[in-house]
Amino acid sequence: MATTLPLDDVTARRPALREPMDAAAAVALARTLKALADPARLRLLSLIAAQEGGEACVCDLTAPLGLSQPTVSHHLKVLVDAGLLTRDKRGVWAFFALIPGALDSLAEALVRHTTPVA
Amino acid sequence: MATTLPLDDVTARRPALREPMDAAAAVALARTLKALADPARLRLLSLIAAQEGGEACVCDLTAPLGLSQPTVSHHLKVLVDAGLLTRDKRGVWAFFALIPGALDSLAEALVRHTTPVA
DNA sequence: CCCAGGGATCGACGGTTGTCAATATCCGAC
DNA sequence: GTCGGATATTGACAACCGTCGATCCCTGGG
Repeated sequence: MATTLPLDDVTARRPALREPMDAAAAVALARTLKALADPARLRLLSLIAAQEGGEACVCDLTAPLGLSQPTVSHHLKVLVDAGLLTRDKRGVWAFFALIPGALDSLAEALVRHTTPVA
Repeated sequence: MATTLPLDDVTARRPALREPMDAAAAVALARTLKALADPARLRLLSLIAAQEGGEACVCDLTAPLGLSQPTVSHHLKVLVDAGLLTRDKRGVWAFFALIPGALDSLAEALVRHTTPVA
């Protein structure tokens, strides 16, 4: 519908068998991956996932990581802002839990954009 | 025989239903994710995967990204060092191709370590 | 109202990163 | 051997990031 003649299509010059990721999608994907690309944050996600009930408060996470409380709070904020964790404040404590399917859809998008066509 | 009684086991106090990611595994996973957490590198992987034959040389990748040749070369080196791309120099040209299964196993490891137990 | 304690924010510091221009290296053609 | 073109490397610079100590905020209990 959009393209009138295949001969004028620039994509016909080089064998781009599939549309590559556009800049906006790449920026969005990279932003989420940046939130994951840190040892402390990966361990935080793993620790929370290993907890019974799937949630944990900051006081439970500081000791296993060997990091200060402000640093742990910072990492948790990054993960929440990236859409990977929820933050639920109950009383004095703040409970963090994984957002179901967030990591799965991320992994799926990553593999989908980088699967060879041939 | 370190722990004599289960009652003395510190892991029995908190409900760690599964062993969380250890520090070494977190560092290794983060190193690979850091290589992916960049828009230019994501687009490079996508561009290479979209090429017929699954490989591309630097001269094919500079223009679509709008980056200088040294910068593209640098990003490709990062991806090769991370074990995501192969570099095959044929004559004057250097052809880069995805390592099959590298991204899949990465995605699998990511999801495996962060799947809630409950 | 005041206190105690869990958590968030601020300010600062060292280290890392993405980018480019300039240059070096390598290979095929002549 | 010399030249041209495709990549790689170097050096430099600005921006960003992880970490901490200090401090502030907020909630529940007395």
